[in-house]
Amino acid sequence: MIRVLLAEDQGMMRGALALLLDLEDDMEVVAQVAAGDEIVPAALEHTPDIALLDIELPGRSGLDAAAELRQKLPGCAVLILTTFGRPGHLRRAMEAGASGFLVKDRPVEELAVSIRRVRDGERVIDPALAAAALSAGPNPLTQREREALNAAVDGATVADIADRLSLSRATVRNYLSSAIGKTGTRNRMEAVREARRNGWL
Amino acid sequence: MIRVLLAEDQGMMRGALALLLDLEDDMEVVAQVAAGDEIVPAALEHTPDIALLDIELPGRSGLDAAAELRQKLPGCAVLILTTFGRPGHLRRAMEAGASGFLVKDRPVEELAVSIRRVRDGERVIDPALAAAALSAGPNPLTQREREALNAAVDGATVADIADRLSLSRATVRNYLSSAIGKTGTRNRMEAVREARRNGWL
DNA sequence: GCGTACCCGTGACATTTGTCCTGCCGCACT
DNA sequence: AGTGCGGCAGGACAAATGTCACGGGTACGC
Repeated sequence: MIRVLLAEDQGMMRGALALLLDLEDDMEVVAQVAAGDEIVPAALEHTPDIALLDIELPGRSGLDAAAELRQKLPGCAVLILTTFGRPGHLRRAMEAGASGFLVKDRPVEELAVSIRRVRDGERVIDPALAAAALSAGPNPLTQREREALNAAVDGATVADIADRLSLSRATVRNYLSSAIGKTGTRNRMEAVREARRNGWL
Repeated sequence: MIRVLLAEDQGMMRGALALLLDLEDDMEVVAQVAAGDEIVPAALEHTPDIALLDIELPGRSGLDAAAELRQKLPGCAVLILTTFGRPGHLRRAMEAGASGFLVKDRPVEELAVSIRRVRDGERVIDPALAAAALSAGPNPLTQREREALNAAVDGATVADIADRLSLSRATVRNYLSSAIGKTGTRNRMEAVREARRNGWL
């Protein structure tokens, strides 16, 4: 019996996946959480064999939780299940010790299959995505550039960002300009989009 | 037997929902589509009793398709199933003749229940969302203001937008400025966010 | 007919944004 | 000891953005 922990914020998706996995006669969903910061506590309590984690979660990123989970509960394999196939996300997932990376676009049938393959020690990664991650190269943005871009997503002005990061406005503009240069874009919004697309944020 | 058409772009979600609905002994998924422009043709071919439509779809909006569907196949009720509870979307759904409006945040169990209630002629709407839609008032943006905002989402410059809409740059700036004023925001990005939040785009 | 709302445009203006150059500091690597 | 990189900041400048005041045109309702 494969014991599964399920982390997914959208109630309908979470419920549907849980029902489906419970239908498989060699699987059992032992814990369901909707927020990133509930993952590790729930895993420690229920000691699942496999953690099925979304990335975009309230409270804490699934990638973040995955890293801690691998440390505190090495017996539990991590399978990332996410909406977008961002090269940077795949890279970070592998660095965090994940055993697999699935995108929600694929048919449901693959899910149970992938879980079993992970249980058998295999790694499950979409070949096309793996190629994209290798060709895209590592994240070129520095910590501060990421923070500046992240603070700029919702239309904040330079002054807003400077306040939030406790920096000078000149410094913020330098970071943004640098990020725009590195992403090969024309303004901060394009830079945000490009960085997001690559999973650099 | 309730015959259901399912329109949802995310493969895993679509497959999971289809499996779940097929498990109900009074329901049958007779057609599945992944794009908005496949909805009407598929419905005309399979004549379902209920169309379960996502809003954000490639090719064509689910709301758009819903309006045509109600005209060409009045016997088929429309149930909108969407990620975000935007007041403007609810309003447009009602104007298009939808019988219900569900957000994907709710537990799966509600789905089958809602479908049966719609079949019985009831209307299914989250009360909190209905209140929000009423208090938000109608869409204040004109057609052109919407187009300008939509063209500005990905960081396009005024020149880009002007080219795409075949307008003068000065005109585009006026539309954007007007939209910024109507949304009570400080720049185009905040305006886009606010308009999106309300379902005005 | 008149008012109103939308469409489209121009010109002027202040502000914001993006770029480039300069400088200082600390840290790591050689 | 020197080099490079990242963090941090300031100044100067051109370009983009947002605002405002002003036109003209069409359509619709009263």
